[in-house]
Amino acid sequence: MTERDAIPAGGKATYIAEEVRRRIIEKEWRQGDRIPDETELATEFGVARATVNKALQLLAEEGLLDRRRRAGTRVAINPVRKATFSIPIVREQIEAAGLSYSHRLISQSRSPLPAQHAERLGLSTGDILIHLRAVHYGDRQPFQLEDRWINPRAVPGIEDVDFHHLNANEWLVRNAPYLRADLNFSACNAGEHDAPLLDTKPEQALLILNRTTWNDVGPITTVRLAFHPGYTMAATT
Amino acid sequence: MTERDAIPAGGKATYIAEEVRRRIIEKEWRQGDRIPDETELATEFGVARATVNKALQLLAEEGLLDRRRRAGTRVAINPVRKATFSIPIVREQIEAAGLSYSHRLISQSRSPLPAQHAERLGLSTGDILIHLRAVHYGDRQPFQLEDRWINPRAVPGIEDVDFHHLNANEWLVRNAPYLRADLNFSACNAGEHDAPLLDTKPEQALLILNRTTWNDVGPITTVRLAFHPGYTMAATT
DNA sequence: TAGTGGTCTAGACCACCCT
DNA sequence: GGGTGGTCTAGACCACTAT
Repeated sequence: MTERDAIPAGGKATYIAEEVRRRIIEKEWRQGDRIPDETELATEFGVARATVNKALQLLAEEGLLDRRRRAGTRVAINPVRKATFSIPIVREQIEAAGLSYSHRLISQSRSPLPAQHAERLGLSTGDILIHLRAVHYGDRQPFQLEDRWINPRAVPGIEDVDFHHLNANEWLVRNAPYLRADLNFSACNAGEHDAPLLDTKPEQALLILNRTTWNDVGPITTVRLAFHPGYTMAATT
Repeated sequence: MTERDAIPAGGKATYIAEEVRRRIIEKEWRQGDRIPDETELATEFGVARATVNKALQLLAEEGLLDRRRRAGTRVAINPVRKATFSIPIVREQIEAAGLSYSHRLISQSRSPLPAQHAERLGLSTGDILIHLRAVHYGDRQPFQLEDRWINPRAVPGIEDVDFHHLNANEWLVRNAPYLRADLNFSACNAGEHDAPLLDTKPEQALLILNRTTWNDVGPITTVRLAFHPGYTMAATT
């Protein structure tokens, strides 16, 4: 860490991570190369080994480095980079876009679980769950169509909630922290049933997000979110 | 860390993170509550403060905790949870599914950049880039349609590559590490032009992934991937 | 077996920002 | 001003695995 180096914005570990990243981008260290071990880098940068360790672990999580005990650290040959996106509360997402939020509950009932969901949830077909359908609006335009099943055994108190005025997404986020979640994206045509709810044509392509959460008791909820036509979901790296 | 506790799988920090997560899930600590500070938890668990710090930073990244100097650590009121997915090499993705990979280059040319991409890339309309279109197959079934623009100024050597037998995705992953990437998902109808390439109907809904990468020179590549009908992209949390 | 990363400790100092 | 988290250090021991 020589005098002329810029002051590290996020501390020395961040600075070292940036410097190592730069050496990889600029091909000073090439795909597959072994890089100096932690002790050597600690000496080079004039820091403790733990600091180098933190920096390199960060880059390994990003997928840029492969690290193995005894074998050392190498620049990844096929860097499998990762992207993350946050799962916002619908209302906050809509309001963040400067629109006024509203929602409409289409149905709320206790219903037997269809087979298509039972396996994924690890429950039995016909178990009684709470089934909700709702549309979320931004400035009165349909934004998202929600089709949700909630397992009351995993969420005590849910039976008494009326979702006409409170949105299920928000209630669950605040009251049912989860241990594990599954999430996937797909696309499907709106169809006769959903198209009118999103104010579009039946053949319109829609982005679909399916999400299921579990806590220590069992599955909490599974939800299918269909976004309005043209919606894009952004991720960061 | 009492004797009867299970041996922490990933070390003490992991154990502490799991225990804190459990206390939140089971409502011992509720949304908005202030939790004990690092020093107290270090005493309780019989570890150094740095170990507690590591555990709590992990949970803060997950979105379960809000941490602020002086104000302490609180259970997040609206836990904004994050999901991560990895961006695989198409060939590896197809082979991992047990299918045999092949691809077909539809076109490779040096072309003026259309306006729709210019702004996103920070280049000028009409700049000469390399334009590729290709289809990737698994067991001879169309898997993914790729429409890619590559900026040769950011990737020296690209001009000489013939992508008839080498796939661009793989070449770029190995030769053009990036500093920053943008990524988003959307859905669109296949259309007259793309439908035959994916062996489907023009109105079929397709999952679209758009991705753009940059290095220190400038934009490297922007690509639009259209997946075959029914494809789902899974993320983990 | 020996070299490498993984993790932890005890202590220190600092940055931030609530009160 | 003072309490909290953020980061670093020097050292230690351990886990894994290439050779």
